Amino acid sequence: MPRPTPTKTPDDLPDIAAPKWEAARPQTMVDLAVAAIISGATRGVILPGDRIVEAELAKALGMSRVPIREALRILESQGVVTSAPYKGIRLMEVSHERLEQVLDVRANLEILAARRAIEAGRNGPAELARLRAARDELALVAARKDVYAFALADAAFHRTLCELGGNPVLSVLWESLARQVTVIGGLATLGKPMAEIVAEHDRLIDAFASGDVDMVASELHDHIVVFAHSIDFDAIIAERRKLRT
Amino acid sequence: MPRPTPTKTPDDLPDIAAPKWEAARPQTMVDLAVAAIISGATRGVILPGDRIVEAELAKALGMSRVPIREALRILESQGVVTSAPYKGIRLMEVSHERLEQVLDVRANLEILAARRAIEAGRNGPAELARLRAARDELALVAARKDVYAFALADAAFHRTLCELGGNPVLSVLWESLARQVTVIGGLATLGKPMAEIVAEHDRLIDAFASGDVDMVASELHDHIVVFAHSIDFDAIIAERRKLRT
DNA sequence: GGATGGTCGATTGTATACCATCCTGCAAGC
DNA sequence: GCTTGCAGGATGGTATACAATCGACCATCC
Repeated sequence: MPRPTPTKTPDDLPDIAAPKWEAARPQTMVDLAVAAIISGATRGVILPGDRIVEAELAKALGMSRVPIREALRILESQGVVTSAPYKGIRLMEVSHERLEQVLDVRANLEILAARRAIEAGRNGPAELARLRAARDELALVAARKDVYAFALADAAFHRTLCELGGNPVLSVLWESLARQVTVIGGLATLGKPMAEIVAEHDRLIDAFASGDVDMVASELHDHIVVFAHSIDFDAIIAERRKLRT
Repeated sequence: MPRPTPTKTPDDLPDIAAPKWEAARPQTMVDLAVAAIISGATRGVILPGDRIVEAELAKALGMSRVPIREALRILESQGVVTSAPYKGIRLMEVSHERLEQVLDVRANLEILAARRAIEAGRNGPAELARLRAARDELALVAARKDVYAFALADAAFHRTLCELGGNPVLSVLWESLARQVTVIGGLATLGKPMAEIVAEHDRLIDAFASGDVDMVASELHDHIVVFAHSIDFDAIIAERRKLRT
């Protein structure tokens, strides 16, 4: 066993508000497979509960079974797919209950992140600028009525909020939940106009800027819980099934 | 692509207080590898920052590289090991900061679980009995001064609390954090007598029984944050390094 | 001397072939 | 109708091979 390497990070707490270099991580087949599966799930190529066959996927993606298996393990430990030995792997089942569970935890993680950010004074101009930029992106795609991009932009906004919390552990967990929401919601036909959602983000930013944790919590809760109730699963599944042919 | 299977679970919300059958999941090599790595990490066979070489592990555990890699992917996505393509995989680095981040999130997850349990009225006699059983186990191993078993029993107690929340998504995330705590804390020489920690759990149970969410939150926070500060990393690492020879 | 560039072993990422085990669906038999 | 048994298919796993890459070492050159 080799000696441990210190791996000291000299730049441990730089200004979170302005990320800069970010070492380019080479794309491996595994990353590609993960992305492909997520993409397929959100676009309806595979529907919730569908079985995912390693060999098929390997052929479809032009790679061997090994990276596929690794990708599926990753997704399994993130709750995107479920598996039992010898019985195969299936895309996660979705249900209103499940969605509410995911969103309940997610909302609370975001509230915690916001609280820590405010406590640490990370709700100043620099941080607000990042949030506003995300909000503007949201408004932009809303104007274009691009539902898919809207979902991405929404995720980006909330991701930013989590990062401001300054707790990478929290961010990692959030990412896993966000992935599940993506799969569940996919290209969900939202229950209310996008403009209204943009407005909700505005209120959220205001609350965050004011440093009122309770108000942030309230806004977040409304924002997210309402989202949960605005989804009609049967319609979504039916639509995707048609899309797939 | 095959048709989706409903996979309806007829026993969807039985009494959480009394789990019974629990389909025996066959042990695969991957499960074994995961357990082995965790075990090795907590017992000091591998130290934080140590490189983990696939081939070595494969030989040591008597299996091929494939299941090893899958196990490592799982652990990576749970934050127990870190990896970069072609640069190998290392056991997570530990630091006080990291521990605090993990515990901050973990405490908040537990608080959320307790809140939901109380809201749902799942803090009655049946549920309290489960918690008290876990507490008694804790006292038992404390009397035997078995530090390792104590850590396990402590985890079991908090796991039970999470389960009472009735949100499996939350439980899964908690499990990932608990795993990290296990690796970080390992056989941590605790900063205070075990008897006192048992007493803290008693207070926690009382607060939970009373249904006072704020008090539960307060108890949990103290319990966990104090734990974080009672750890002397340098001592732990030094001790493990000696253990390894 | 220190920076630059190249070589080489070690390790990872991936492919391929193959096998044992287990699940699933279907048909025969009661 | 219900159970039993069987065949095909998928999964978990092994063994082996090879290309890509990293890291360390070494030679070179300014």
